[in-house]
Amino acid sequence: MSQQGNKQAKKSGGKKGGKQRELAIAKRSEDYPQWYQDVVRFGELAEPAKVVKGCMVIKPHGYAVWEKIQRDLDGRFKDTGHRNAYFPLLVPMSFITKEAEHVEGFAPELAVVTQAGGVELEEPYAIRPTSETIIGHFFAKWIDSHRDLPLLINQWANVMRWELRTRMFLRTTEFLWQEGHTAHASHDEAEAEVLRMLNVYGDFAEQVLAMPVIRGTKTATERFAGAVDTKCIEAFMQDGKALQAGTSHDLGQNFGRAFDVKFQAESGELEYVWQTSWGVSTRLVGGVVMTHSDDEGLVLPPRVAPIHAAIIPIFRNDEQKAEVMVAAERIKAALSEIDISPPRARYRDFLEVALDDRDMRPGAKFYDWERRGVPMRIEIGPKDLEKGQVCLKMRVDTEAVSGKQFLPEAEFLASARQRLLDYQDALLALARARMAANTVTLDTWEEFEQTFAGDSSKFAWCHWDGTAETEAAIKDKTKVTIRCVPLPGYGPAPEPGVCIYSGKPSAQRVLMAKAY
RNA sequence: CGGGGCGUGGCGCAGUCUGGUAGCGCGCCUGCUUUGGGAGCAGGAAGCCGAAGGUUCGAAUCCUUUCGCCCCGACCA
Repeated sequence: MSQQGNKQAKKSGGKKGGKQRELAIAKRSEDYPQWYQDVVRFGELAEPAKVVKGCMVIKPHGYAVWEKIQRDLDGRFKDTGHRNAYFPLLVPMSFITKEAEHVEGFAPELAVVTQAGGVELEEPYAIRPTSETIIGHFFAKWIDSHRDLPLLINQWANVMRWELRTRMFLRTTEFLWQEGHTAHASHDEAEAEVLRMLNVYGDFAEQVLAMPVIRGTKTATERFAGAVDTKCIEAFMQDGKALQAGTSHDLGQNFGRAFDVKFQAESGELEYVWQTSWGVSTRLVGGVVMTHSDDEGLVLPPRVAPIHAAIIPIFRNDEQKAEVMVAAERIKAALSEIDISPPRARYRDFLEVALDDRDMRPGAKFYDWERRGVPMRIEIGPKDLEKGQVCLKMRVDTEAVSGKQFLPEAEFLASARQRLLDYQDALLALARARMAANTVTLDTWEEFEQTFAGDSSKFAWCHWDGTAETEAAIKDKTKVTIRCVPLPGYGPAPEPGVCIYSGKPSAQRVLMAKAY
């Protein structure tokens, strides 16, 4: 939609009689890209840096979400035996060029440092777009024997890719991520690692982000530059598009050969190691936004919400205020004791509670906390004090729980933990339902063109003849790409058929959708 | 990087065509009154009009260049 269109959507889009136009978030149904930006902005997650092209500032509320993602994932990596390390931001250009496909893939988006300290560098440095090469260099030094394997390393870092088009969280020039790099003695072991970490990502996405994902294998065209195989998790966004939310690569011996990473096997033979790499990025924050949020703004699952509950005191005079604040403080203290740590987590997660004593009208505060995605709102006023109750409102209505609920204080406190956990589950269920409702099985090209007409997109299971030509032709005509060939259990069971485009034989259906 | 749109107090915009030295709403600060879904009144602060050149007595406005953001496309987490 044009800028003009955006403005008009905003002008007519004010809710509640349109009297608060400036504060309104564009509607998903009217202008999805504008809606996404509004949610990110009003949710105080991030803003464009502007002074640095294509970069964003992740604001405290957004960074807190990333910290929660990091904390949980980091624990999962430790559970799988990986150890954190840190490699240089700058990578000698000669490293990047060592692996043929890798250079080809990344050359167009490299930022390069050519001078420092006022003098031209003898060899320019690339700002890492990813670290396979420099880590390959060090693996070669660290690995001598099969006894050094497997080597399981993870790095939390920033990377830079000179993107032509950026969108906050989904694609920025600089982004934060985690990159795992492992070396193994056999291809079987490396393949198992690729799958193991893919499942770590998939479980994390569903359990923590409440974001359902399809696990699958990338086609050759979509594969990571330098990998022999790429597995991925693909998430469903509310506009029907797919978001590649995480990837896990089988690097074969490509980087082993390029960087001479050899080990002496039990047999005594010198062999190249088998490597993997896998990563997820701050893009996940964008995925969470587009999975759960609504026209009122951001929606955050409790497991990644920086604040779980906002308490809004309500009163008419100072005497009432004093009494209400006592109760509010008491409830805040009690809630703050509640431990919502996931089972077997390596961290403790206690309820974060905000007591909102700002001098604003309650209604304004309601909107404010809704825009920030806070799962639970508690109102406490004189009427509640009289009855010994609290008023509870969950950010998103579900089948089980909707609207305001009035609960005896003790009962609320006793059930608050479970309510949050149920809410987490409910968000996942809602997201699953949305994905299911927008997932179709298509058999004819006519249906296909209809499904993907204009800007529209769904998750479509279609037969594909397995050729890159067909893949390219489909993309060319409809902008639809093959997101993945599903792993067992994540798509229709393989059954032979005919390609939706070419009519040639196909072994199984693949996931097709437009993508971010 | 191509096509289109847009840069004016924090946000949303008017003013630009037809040059005369900047305005509105919201927000912000102070005070009083308010407070169960976006409060009211009064007073106040805040903008070298994205930037740099140029034309002119005079530029937000005209011309050139440049930077950035948004949308669409090609490339990609």
